[in-house]
Amino acid sequence: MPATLKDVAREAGVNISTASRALNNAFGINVDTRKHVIKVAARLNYRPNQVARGLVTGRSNSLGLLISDIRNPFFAELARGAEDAAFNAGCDLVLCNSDQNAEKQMRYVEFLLAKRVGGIVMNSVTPLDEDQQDRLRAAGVPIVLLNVSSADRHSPAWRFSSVVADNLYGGEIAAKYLIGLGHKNIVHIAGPRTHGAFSDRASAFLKVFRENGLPKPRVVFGEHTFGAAYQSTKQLLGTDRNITAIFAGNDVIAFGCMRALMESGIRIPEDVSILGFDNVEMTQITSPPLTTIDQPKYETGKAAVEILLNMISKDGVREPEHRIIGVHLIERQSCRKISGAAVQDRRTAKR
Amino acid sequence: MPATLKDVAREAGVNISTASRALNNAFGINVDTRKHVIKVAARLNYRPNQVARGLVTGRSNSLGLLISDIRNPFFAELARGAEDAAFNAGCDLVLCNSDQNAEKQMRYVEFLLAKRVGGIVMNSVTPLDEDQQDRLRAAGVPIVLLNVSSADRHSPAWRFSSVVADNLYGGEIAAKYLIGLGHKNIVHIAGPRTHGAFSDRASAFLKVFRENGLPKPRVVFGEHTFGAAYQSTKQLLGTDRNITAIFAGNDVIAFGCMRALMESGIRIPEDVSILGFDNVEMTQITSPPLTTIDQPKYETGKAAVEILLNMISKDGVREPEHRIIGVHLIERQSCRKISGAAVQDRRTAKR
DNA sequence: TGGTCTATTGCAAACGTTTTCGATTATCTG
DNA sequence: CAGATAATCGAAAACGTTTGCAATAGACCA
Repeated sequence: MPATLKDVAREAGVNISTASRALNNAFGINVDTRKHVIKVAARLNYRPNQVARGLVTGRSNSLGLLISDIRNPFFAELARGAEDAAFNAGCDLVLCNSDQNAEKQMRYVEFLLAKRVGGIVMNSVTPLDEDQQDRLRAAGVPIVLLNVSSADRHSPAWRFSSVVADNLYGGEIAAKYLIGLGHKNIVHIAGPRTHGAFSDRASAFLKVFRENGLPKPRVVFGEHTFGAAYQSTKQLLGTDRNITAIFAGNDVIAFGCMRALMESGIRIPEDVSILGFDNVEMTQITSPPLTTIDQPKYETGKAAVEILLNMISKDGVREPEHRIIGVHLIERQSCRKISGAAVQDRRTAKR
Repeated sequence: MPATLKDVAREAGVNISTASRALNNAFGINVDTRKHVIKVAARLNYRPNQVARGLVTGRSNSLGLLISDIRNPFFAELARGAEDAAFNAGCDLVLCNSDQNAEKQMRYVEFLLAKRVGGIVMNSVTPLDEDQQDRLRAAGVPIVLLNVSSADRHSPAWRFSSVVADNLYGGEIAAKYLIGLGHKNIVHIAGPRTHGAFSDRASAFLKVFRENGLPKPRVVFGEHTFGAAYQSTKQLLGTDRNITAIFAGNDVIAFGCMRALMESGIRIPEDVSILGFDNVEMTQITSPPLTTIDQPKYETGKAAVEILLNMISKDGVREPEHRIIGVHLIERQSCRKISGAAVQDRRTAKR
């Protein structure tokens, strides 16, 4: 139905190839004929068929964004950064939600490959087994990974690019902050153990305690969802009401904790302090506003497609590129300094 | 680099067309040759080039999702519903953020048309002038609109399909609920005046007051963002500290109001009640949890692409289809019943 | 045995571009 | 004015599929 290049050429009285050249402002074409062709194209409301163009050029100028769930506000912000960067480069982003389900994730990858996307930025690759990862590498399409652990990143077998927040440093900040506040009975409610970002945060967090000869905090792994965090916290409260601070693996987890705490009549931060991670927009409107560790999400998404575009322009054969995004503490009102013994007394006395 | 159909055919010792037929399990092909071709294809790790296929079939089996901002949790949930439905139908979704900017929106549309998407679900079309809307209609690609006003939907010139929440009923519920609680000094902090969903909510809201002979609440229009709502509320507080209830155009606006209220030392719901709209997930974790009007977002996105797919299969020439999604009040803890005079006194006495 | 029918396969055109290569013309140089 | 050079354009192949049509071959029937 839409006008084709052939139509334009016929209408302009030139050959199809000159029409093509005129519209792609190539060299070696008369300025008058170009103007004429352009005018005719505008009149016919012609727009080049990207599908046909993609077939001959081999470039589909579209990228894939494969994350676990766009409803997670972290990914929403990241996606926005990615989409903006893609659009600026004249590419489009196809959105895929994998739920971190290995089979679904692989089906999406196949899907994207069949569509001949120029590259993929993926949430993570850890649900995939070795065989699947090999197939991914063999696909020959540039891939940028998010949320990989620092261990994976430094492994020699690792051949993917990546962009991650400095989760190790983040975990360290968290520990030092909570320790500095005088907390002794701390628990870390983390995300999935297999998830690079969460495992990095957890290990760096624990490392600080170990290195300072402090008792190791309890760590509970689980899904990084509101509901799962809520359940974990409820359960925790049933076995131990002495905890004085919670380091949540991310803000959504922190929200789940807060909800459970509120329902149990436990005050924040008077009774227990909560520290989040990510600095999602909603952290400002909870009450109390959540103290958290900021991770530039928009920039992460942006950086990911920039690396992708870079790899594409360099035509694949390249060393993987790793970018680390800085994090920093944002103090709000969900953590309080405790005068150790005093608080401990109040709470133990209560039982 | 990837294996092509020609490779498969050569390797299997058959013609390219039989290879095609074998893999598309068409009729009229020997069962043995089919099995053989399939085996060879698997061995070569062949996956059909969707770009080439799209060129000849004219179908690109991809859809466009053009919204204002994926960071808005409302759209994030909607996008998930849309993406799930698209994926189930073997389509992919390309994500576009327009910021409700007319020029950007139009550029995205051109972009999607050039890519020969099968259809587009768009946030809204109101930023576009008549001329642009005509071009959209003329493009001949199925379009489903979100957030259209009921006025537009019933206009005979309107030729787009749509799926919207029952915003008129929602506005009505809101008014009746707040009135029933005994509130007299109510303000409605709405989204943009030109936005169908917000204008419907506002007009239905006001209509209830008018029909019951009650004084007309103040309405302030603005951006439907956290920051804008925060500013509006701050400003409002400067001129009128007697307000007793706020009906927010949506939850994000409600969050902005809450933040401004909190900062001014005003308690919710003791001093002022807040009623939201949308029932975003975060409404559960604010304190107090937000009373709001639930709008099924996931279902909205799902319904939108279902209509789209339906239109595509019916090959365009169809009456536009409109679907209205039901809404209902969810009572939480951000609204309180007031005994009119008493509260009024306390507050005026304060000044 | 010859003819018709059916099942299976091959041939080639088509989809709408880009791009290489050669052809044509115009311009310039001596 | 002849030849060379440059500028401009056209012809055609190519990208990887699908698909209408023709061709082949065997099967069946008379």
